Amino acid sequence: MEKYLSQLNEAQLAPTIQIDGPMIIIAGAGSGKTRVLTFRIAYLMSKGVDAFNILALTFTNKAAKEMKGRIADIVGDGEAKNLWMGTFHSVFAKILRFEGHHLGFPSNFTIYDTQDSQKLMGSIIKEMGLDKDIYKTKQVYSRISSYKNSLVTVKAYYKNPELMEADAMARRPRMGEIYKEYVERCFKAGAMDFDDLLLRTNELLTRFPAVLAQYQNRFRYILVDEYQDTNHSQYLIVRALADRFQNICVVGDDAQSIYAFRGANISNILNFQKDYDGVNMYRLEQNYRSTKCIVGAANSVIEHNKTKLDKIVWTANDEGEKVKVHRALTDGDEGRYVASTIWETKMNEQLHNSDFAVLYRTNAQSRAIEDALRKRDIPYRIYGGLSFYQRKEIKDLTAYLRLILNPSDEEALKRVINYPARGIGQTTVDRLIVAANGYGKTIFEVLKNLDSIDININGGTKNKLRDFVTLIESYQVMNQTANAFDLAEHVTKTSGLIRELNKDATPEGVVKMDNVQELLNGIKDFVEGQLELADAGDSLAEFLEDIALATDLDGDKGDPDHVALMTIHLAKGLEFGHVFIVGLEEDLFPSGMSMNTRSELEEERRLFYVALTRAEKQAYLTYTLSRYRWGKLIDAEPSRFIEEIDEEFVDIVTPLREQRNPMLDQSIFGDIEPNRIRFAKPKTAKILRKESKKKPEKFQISTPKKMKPLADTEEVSGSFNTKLEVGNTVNHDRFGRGEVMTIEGTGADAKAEIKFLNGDTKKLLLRFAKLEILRTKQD
DNA sequence: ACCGATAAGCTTTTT
DNA sequence: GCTTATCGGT
Repeated sequence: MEKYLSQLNEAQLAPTIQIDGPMIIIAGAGSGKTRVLTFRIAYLMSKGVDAFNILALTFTNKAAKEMKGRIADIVGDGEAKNLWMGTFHSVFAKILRFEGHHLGFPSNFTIYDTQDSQKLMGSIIKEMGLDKDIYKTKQVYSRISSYKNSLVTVKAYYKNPELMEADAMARRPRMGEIYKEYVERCFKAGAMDFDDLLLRTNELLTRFPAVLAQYQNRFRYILVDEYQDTNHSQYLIVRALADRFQNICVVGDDAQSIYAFRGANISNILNFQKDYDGVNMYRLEQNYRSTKCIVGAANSVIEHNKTKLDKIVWTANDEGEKVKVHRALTDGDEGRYVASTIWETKMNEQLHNSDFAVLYRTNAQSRAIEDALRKRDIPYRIYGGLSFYQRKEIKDLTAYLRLILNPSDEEALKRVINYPARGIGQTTVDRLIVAANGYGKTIFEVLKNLDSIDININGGTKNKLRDFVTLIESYQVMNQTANAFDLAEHVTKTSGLIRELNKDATPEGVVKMDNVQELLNGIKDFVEGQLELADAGDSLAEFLEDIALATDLDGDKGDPDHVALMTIHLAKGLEFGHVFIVGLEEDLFPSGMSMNTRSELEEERRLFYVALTRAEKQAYLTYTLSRYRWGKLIDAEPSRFIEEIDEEFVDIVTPLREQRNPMLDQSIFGDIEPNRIRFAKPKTAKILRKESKKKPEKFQISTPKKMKPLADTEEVSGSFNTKLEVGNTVNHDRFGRGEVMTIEGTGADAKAEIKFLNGDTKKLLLRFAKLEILRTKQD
């Protein structure tokens, strides 16, 4: 242990070796907080603290896994195994499996993901006969989610006139009823949504003092990472558990709080010292990650925030290169700049793809970057977005598995009762729901008792429903003896899922099939991994829980040498040699939806701070003059954040005059000097309405030659498809191969009629369609 | 009940 | 631009 402690600096050592009592570590970006946390846990164990008595809460499962691995390296596998480490959601889901019966939940409760929750709310709104344009599912969902995160139960809601009035003002006076019905339906379905995992844990710990005492006694040492991102519900859980022994260590950085939008409360960290007696506060201010320029740039940005703790992050590292700012014409151009810069830097400095990351504000921005990297043959991976487990084909299969385990699971049942199609339509399902609600039973119970229940369903349909019940029950029998993999494979084959997917021979259909296969492989790996564990429980249940709480960051498959593409939120806690932060434009970053209040804007600024501090050696910022959004070309103005960086740390590179598009120069820069940039004052970008149709034409078709020196890739978008001729064989990402039948129109309006191999004939706008010419007539 | 065509929504971030 | 929901026809 001594050997490890000697690797720490003074500031890091002090919190590492404080064993008892409450403490807070304010850790600047890149200051080695993960190292302090891991060493501290190892140190506790070396001083005789039982691993069973330690609880460490992290932000992602990946972080937990990594930390556990590093601790195992120090104290040995056997010891580290007993540590309880994971995200709030996964740790308390496990506890609720044991203790949920106190609250009336079965141990095999389902975890509803956002999709499930929203579908359920949607159907409740419909059942209540409310106007779906006023009661928008997403808004209702986020409203209810925020109630839950602030511990406002249905009861508490009805006692809170302010909340009720706010909803009434928003023309949604029946929110309370929806909330009540939603909670009841989840309860009946034996399901908890993400927020319930925390809310119900709170309920458990408050209503059952014996249970609370048991876990207080067990978790004598509690560590919480990323404390600035905890919400009220999480805060209360931690406080309840730590109350007895007060051995609580929280780590965080107020400057990196970026989850207020989902209820994270920055005052949790700001007020920690008031919550416990005799708090020791430690500060880690030396940054080991980044160059002086990057640290300086980041510091100068965060200076603009009012709400923050005093902290001076500094570094002894080299000066490094200044932060480079690049202006691009469009999002496509921005992508090409990123790709060519990566290409050149990689060559000049002998770097790997994995030394680079591209960070953006919204997932939608990934496409342009992707296209450019693909053209350059640079391997990349997109993190986040629609995760594997949220894809339709995967959810279909897991819905069967969920239903086997928990037949009350309403969302799972609705998903598979007629998929693959077995002649049970919407009308039938609606009647089943009405009957279930009327009798106070679950839908599955209604299905099992069709004869003794008064329901308007004809005999033929009743038979189909009985067949469905028999099918599910046969799976349930199998589940008692077979392992999760054998069962899942059996389900795929016998439910008709395979047959359904086989029908679809399009490229996307094949991908779906591959995905299902990948899921089966995943289950197999999981089952085999569990064989090694002595205390392995119900493998199917555990697998389903894992995937419900999995994040896309977990499990990094494929070629590890790739450029990473992700949102800034996802990048928190990670580091890369060279980081591109793209789309630094007003209305995008800061987001147009978050610049109305000071606190929202400050959160955006912290987000920018997080992005900058991911870089070790070099940060690049890019913005465009116009960008496609919602299929329209929209004028953009540089983000205010660019000018907030102290000028001694930035290098604003602007393209030469000849390479710029004169039309755009006029509209945005007027007659200002070419090397001076006019920065945006807080105001939103204007949407080009009438011009939007014309601009892309002039912009992409008629000026590619002038732009050539700037766009140093082979293809300038737009010029590509003008080579298209009747008779060409082409490939389309979505429709597959096809033959060009006719071409009509010119320039931006050029269309081609293409007969695809799957029999479809489609007319596509060449301006947008991504067609790859496979063969020309002459060949 | 199923299929295709049309329309609406979308793009703020996630456990 | 894309993806999903809805509508209308069979």
